[in-house]
Amino acid sequence: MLDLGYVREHLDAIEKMARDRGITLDLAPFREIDAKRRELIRMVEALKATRNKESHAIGILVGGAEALGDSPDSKVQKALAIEKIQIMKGISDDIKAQDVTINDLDERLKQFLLTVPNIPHASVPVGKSAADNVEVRRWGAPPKFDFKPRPHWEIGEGAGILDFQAAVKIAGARFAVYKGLGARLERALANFFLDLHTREHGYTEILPPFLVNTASLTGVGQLPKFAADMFHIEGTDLWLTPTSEVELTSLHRDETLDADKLPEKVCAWTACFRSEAGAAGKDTRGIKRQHQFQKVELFKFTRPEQSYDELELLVKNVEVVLQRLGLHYRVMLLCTADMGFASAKTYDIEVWLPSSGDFMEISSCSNTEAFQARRSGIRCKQKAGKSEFVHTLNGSGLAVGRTWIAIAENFQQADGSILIPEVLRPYMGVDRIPPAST
RNA sequence: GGAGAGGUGUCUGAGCGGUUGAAAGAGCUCGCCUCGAAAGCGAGUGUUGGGGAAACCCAACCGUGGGUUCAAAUCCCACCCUCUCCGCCA
Repeated sequence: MLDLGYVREHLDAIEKMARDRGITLDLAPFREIDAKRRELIRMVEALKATRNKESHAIGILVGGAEALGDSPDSKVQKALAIEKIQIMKGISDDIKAQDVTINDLDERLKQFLLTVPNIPHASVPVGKSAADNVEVRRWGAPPKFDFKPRPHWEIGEGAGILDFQAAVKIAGARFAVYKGLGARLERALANFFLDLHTREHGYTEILPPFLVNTASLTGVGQLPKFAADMFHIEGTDLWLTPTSEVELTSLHRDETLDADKLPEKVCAWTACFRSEAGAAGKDTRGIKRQHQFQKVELFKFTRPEQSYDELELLVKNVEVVLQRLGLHYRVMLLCTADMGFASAKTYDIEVWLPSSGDFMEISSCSNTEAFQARRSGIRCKQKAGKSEFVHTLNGSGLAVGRTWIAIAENFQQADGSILIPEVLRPYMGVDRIPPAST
């Protein structure tokens, strides 16, 4: 959410943002509601000031009359109080009526602000689609095969480590059952990621709830706009988390942090759940796009002035994972049209996939600046200074299921086996997954 | 799920219809004192919104949301959360 005062004073910047992001945003209602609201606030607050003064005076009169007992003076004071009460009744009714109107305007203003996306940072390229994203760098090289590399679902089913039929029985489409060394590979990856980030990169491991409430989702910007993309638990205020970015942001919701202790770096392994509404027919084969997947998320609470340096460091932390695994990847700077709702600047890390001969998104690292912090009420304060909103950063480090795909495809052998990268072997206990492992 | 207790400022904790944004204590900041420190003394110490060039003024906020009243931290209703006991349970 953007700051109300900022929006009011920078309508031109908001318009530019909408153009750059390729969305339509009607600002006319905003101008009207905002002006009306301020006018009414001025009026009602004057009335309230009167009410406070007069109520106080009535209190003194009533108290005085009681102290005077049954004397004539007491009667005079009582009469005066009653007269004032009569007048105040009218004013009080006016206040109530105006408060109702103001609350309605407040609500409409808030709803509007909740649907306005973040303003892209100046360093973000303006573009019309994903085609305008800018490649920043790439690492490694595509592996060479003397046979036609197969897609991961063929490798997985061939080796007996993925079972989609069983998943359909259990839950339905867009789910997968991992078996044997396939399940162990998933677990090995998650452990490797967590160990690397906690032991070498200084992140604190968090294991949060996988179910989150409406307030948490609103804080990161998932709600109210993206309700259709999530699973909601009927009859409750709980949703299945779409990303642990939600939980990690809410770790400090409505708190003021000590600025000297920032940046605070946390990471979490969680399952993530997405309804994938609107993705019908897209990536239906394999495990690329599932209703449930695992992700190790990196997250930082930073002071405003350090957030862009921290974003670069965050991306580096993610790259190390792919380098250790020996996977060819590239770093893309997303253009204005391809960025997420809450983000001011996003790098995607894309891993090479031999079966398609193309790169696949495996991590997304964003600086949301104060956008989420403002919605979530997360501030920081220097000892003597004023409190200000922190900046929040998030990045996948990495998406476990998609890394599983990358391992299977890049390290597949002609006989259908999968070679396990050196760094994963301690976690796997084997150096390869055989062609028919079950 | 059943029964009870409770949610007040950075913290402890008072107030339970009328000079209460909120006693008292602690903490913190600044100043005085001191060679320095402690103690002591003095002042300050929340957030949000509205107005203002500013100083500053006004309004709202005592778990959340409603209600009663001229007036609510204080009374009423609903919900949320914490604690204790019972039941159930991985």
